[in-house]
Amino acid sequence: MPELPDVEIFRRSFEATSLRSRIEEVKVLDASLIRGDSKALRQTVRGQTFRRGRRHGKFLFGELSGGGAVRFHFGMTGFLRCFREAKDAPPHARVVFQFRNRRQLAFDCQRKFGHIGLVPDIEDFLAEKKLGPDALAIDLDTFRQAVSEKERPLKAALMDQSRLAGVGNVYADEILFQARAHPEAVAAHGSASRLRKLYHAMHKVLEEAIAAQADPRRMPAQWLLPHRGEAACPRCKGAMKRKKIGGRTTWFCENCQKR
DNA sequence: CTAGATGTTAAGGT
DNA sequence: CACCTTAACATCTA
Repeated sequence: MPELPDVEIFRRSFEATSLRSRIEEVKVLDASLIRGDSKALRQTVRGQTFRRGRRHGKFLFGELSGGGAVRFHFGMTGFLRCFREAKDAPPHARVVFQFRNRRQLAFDCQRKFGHIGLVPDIEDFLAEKKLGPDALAIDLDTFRQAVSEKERPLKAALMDQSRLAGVGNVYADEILFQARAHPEAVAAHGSASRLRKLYHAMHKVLEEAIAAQADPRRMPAQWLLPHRGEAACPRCKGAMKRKKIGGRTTWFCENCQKR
């Protein structure tokens, strides 16, 4: 489920396994995942090292020793896996970085909605993509502006990557649940204090999710995430409601989440 | 067999 | 033109 917390976990494991060893080869097993020229990516990256990992919203960047970076987006099913023996390669590896120290880093993507590309400059890339501030870096005032500028359901506002980068469908539901806010409430009509509550819920959810390794089984039982798809509200035990909002399946509790 | 699944984006409609 | 909604993308599972 690659939303901000998942990608942050990928970043940390990338930094723990894939820095400072010369990249000997980039195996492109499925070129359709490469944005831009696949050959240019291989040739540019070969012989360099990754200097560090950086995340913005749902994007991960592997900064290259010679400048620029490799960008990763995980779509709905993408993840990274470090391995040594071929038998340990993940089942849908699409691109594999092979390092001098014999480690290999696979980009696995079952549904192929993810992609990888070369970016000469990260800031330019973010501007070009029109990505908003990262959800963990945004300040309260900017958040208020971002979320309440337009007349639209809170759920849609939280997921708008051009105003707030990193929150996706599942975490938007969790944030709204914990802020006890209705997903169809319109932020532009709400009070400043409700927006502050939403902002703090967002921070708490994202940070605690990262602390739980983005693994729902490690998250508190009173959260929505470990119970997504279940009939009963983890808080009041009432009936959970399922509805398409902003084109995405939304789970919420009408008793706990008021407009 | 059909519907739906964490994301993004192009296309169509208002 | 701005805005919103839907379909499409590729693949697997319930």
